[in-house]
Amino acid sequence: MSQKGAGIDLDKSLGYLLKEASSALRTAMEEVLRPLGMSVTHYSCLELLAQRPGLSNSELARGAFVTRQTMNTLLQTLEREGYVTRPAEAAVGKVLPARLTPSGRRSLEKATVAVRSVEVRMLAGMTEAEQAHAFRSLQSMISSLRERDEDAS
Amino acid sequence: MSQKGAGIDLDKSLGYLLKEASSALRTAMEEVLRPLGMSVTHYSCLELLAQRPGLSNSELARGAFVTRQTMNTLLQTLEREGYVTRPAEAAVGKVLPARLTPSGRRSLEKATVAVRSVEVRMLAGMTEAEQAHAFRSLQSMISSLRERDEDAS
DNA sequence: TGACTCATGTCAGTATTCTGACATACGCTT
DNA sequence: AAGCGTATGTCAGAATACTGACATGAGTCA
Repeated sequence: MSQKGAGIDLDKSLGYLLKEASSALRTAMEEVLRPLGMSVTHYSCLELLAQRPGLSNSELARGAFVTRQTMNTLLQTLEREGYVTRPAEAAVGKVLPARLTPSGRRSLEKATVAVRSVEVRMLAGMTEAEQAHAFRSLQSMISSLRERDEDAS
Repeated sequence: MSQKGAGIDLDKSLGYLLKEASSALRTAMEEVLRPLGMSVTHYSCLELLAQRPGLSNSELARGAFVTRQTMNTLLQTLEREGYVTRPAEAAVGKVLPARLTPSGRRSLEKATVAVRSVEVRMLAGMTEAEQAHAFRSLQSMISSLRERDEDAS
């Protein structure tokens, strides 16, 4: 197990563990969403729209951590299937605010319950204080990672 | 940038924050690896092999959180490019233990330095104790998420 | 021994996401 | 008014990862 010299010790790397946790969460979400015929990105888009009605394609993309092209493709599908509506043309600029249809809202309800159960399971065994601590740690990591990105651009 | 109206769980969801952190980490890694002509999966495979020489295709896949088919394709590329070697046939069973070539080891060195700098940046602003705490929290989440998966199978 | 289960390596096809490119629209500066 | 930089929506093609399927080898159990 222990290796000669250099390298990042994966067993002790917070970065690796972060990826592992994220992967486990995604897998668990996929499992509960599959019976509902919904993918994680699919769900993310709907949940975002439920909480922030009128979000544009680009804003949804940022919220779901995909490119705006990917989100656009997804939105077109969701629109065709009747879960989401967008005005035919922009009232101002090019921005097309998207909204859930009643059908979309209904479809989301079951998914939200399923996803919430996953999150509850994930946090089982952690106290409120531990959760709060983890929350702050993750926020710290995110802002530290982003600091330099913004300089670079 | 902050939300305008309706009550929002996303801003308080550890699951969402986990995804956000993981996404930020991946983006940061892609940025430093791109100049080296290396993708994150690419790097993960090499780093895994450096630390655990002789890992099989399937084991590498699990360690990099991709399917074994995906890892197989990657390994074939890395083999063709001379970074990795595998025996033509298995000594026992079907398992083909993979190893880094000197060229692969050399290529990995720069990448490791780059990735380490990202991890250091990510952890800047956190004390040792906080890092240890975060480590345990992530481990807890992972094991909680996996518990049920194993039952299901 | 033979049947069964499980894990592996790999080929093929599908799906998903990304990068590149373009036209447009807004805001700011000159 | 005109130019410039930035952001958006969208089309098209490329890259990447996935699911399905198959043959093979090891281990288990009767």
